[in-house]
Amino acid sequence: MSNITTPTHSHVEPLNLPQDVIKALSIDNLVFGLDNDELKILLVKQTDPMHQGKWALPGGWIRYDENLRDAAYRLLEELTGVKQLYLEQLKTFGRVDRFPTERVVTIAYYALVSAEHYSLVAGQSAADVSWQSINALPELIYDHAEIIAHGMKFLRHQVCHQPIGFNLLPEKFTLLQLQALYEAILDTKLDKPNFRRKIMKMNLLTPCNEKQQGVPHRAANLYRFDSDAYEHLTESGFSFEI
Amino acid sequence: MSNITTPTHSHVEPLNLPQDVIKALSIDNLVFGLDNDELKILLVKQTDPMHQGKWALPGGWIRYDENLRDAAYRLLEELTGVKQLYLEQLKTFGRVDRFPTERVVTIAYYALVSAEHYSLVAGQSAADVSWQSINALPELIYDHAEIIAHGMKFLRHQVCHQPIGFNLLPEKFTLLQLQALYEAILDTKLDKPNFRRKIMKMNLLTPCNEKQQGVPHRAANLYRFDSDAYEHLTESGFSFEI
DNA sequence: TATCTTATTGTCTCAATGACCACAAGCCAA
DNA sequence: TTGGCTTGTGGTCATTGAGACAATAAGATA
Repeated sequence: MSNITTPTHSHVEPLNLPQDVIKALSIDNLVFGLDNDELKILLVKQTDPMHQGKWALPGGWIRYDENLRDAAYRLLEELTGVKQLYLEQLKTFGRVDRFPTERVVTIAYYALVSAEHYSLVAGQSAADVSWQSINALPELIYDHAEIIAHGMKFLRHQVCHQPIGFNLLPEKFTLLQLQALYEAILDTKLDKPNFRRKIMKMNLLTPCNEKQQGVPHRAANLYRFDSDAYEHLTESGFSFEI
Repeated sequence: MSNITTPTHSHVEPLNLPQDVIKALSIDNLVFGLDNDELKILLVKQTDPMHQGKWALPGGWIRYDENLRDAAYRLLEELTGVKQLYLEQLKTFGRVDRFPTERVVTIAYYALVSAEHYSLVAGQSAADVSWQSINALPELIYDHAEIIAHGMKFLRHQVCHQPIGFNLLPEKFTLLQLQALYEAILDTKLDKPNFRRKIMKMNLLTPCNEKQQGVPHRAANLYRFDSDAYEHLTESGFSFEI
C-alpha cells in the first residue's frame, strides 16, 4: 500500500502524500554514467509490493518550498547517495495515462557523469540502487522506459554538438581516452587518425607537454580542455561538431 | 477577484479553480511570428484588476483528462483564436516565487509562424490580443519576460538546426521564397544554385508539379515540405543544418 | 635485438561546398 | 515579331573536409 514517507512513486490509489508536496507533479532523474567505456544509467529498485522487482528512475515529489532543480538534487541524493553533479532539465512528460489511477506530470532532469567517481547508497525507500547498462535495461515502471529513450536520443545529440564529454575525463587526458569516450556514448567505432585531426583542428585542446606514465607501450601526449578557448570560439559563431 | 471560468492566470488568492484542472500546473505558449521581417510574439492583455494593463503569454490550466500539448492548443485557441500551428515543448519553469501566493509550475510551449497568416480573436478572459515586437515588449506579469528571453535564445539556435522555417511559408512555395526566408533570418546572402542543391539533396521537399501563377517572369516550380520524410530521416540519424 | 603495442603522420579517394558561368523560360515593350 | 529583361534551373571547377587505410615512430619487454 501507499507509504506516506516515501519520496518515490511507491503508492497505488488514492495518492496519499505529505501535505508539503505538490500533488500531481514529480521529478525523475536520468543520470547517465560511463563505466569502463560502457554507458549506463542509475536506477533504483522498487520496494512496494505493487512494483516488486521492477526498477525506476530516481525521483519523487516536489516540495512546495523548493525549486525544481533543488528537488531533483534532493531526491537523487536521498535515493541513491549521488551528489555533486550538474543536473539539467530534459523535458516534462505528462501523458494522461502515464501514471495509473491519478494524473501525474513528471519533470525529467539529466546528467552525464563518470560512474566510478560516485558511490551508491540505497535510500530508505529503495530496495537497491545500481548502474544498469543502457543496452540491457530491466523492467521499468510507468513510462520510464520511454523517458530513458528520449534521454538517450537527447544525450547522443548533445554529445555531438556540445563538448560535454570532456567532463568525464580527468583533467589531463590522451586523445585515445577522448576517442574511447565518444565511441562509448555514440556506440560506434571511430578512426584514430581522423578523430585526432578533427579534434586538433578545433583548437580546443592545449598540450600539457607531458606524456602518459606507466603504460607498457609508447606513451601518448596529454592534453587538457581549454574552456576559455571554447567560450571564445562559440561567441565567434563556432559550433562544436563530432 | 478570481474567476472560475477563466483559463488565464487571472486570479489572486486563494486559487479558486474548476475541479477538473490540475492545480499548481499551467501552460504558457510562446508564439513567435515573423511580420515583415520583424520578429514578434503573441501576447494577451489581462482583464483582472490585479494585472490591469499588463500583458501575458497566452496560457492557463491543464485539465485532468487532456495531454499537455492538447492543453496548449486549446488554451491558445481559446485566448487568441490562433490554431493550426505546431507547438513544441520548450521548458518547464517552476521557481518557488514565480507566482504570487501559490506554487504554480508552468510548462512553456513554443511555435514560429508567419504572423500575417493568422487572425486574432481575443477570448472572453482577454482584454486584447496582439503581436508585440520582441525589441519593445510591454510590461509582463510574473516571470513571463524571463520565459520569453529563454525562448528567444532557443529559437535562434533552433532555426539553424531544425526545419522550423518551413512553417513560415505557405503550403506550396518556391525555392527562392525559402531562400529569402533563410536570408532574412540568418541575415546573409546565399547562392541560388547552391542553396537549391543543398535543400533538394535533403529530400525533404516534394514537387507539387505546379508552377507559380501571375509572376512577370518565368514561373518557378512549387514544392511542399514533406514532414513524413523528415520524421523518417531524423530517425536514421539525419541532422538538418543550414 | 626482435617483437609487441600504441602513437602519430602521410596519402589517397570521394563527397560536399561555394563561386561563378550559361542557358532556359516567360513576360513585355518596341 | 523580336529583342531585352528577369528569374529559374543546370553545369563546371577549385577547394575543403571526411573517411579509409598504409606507413612510420616510440617505447616497453622478452
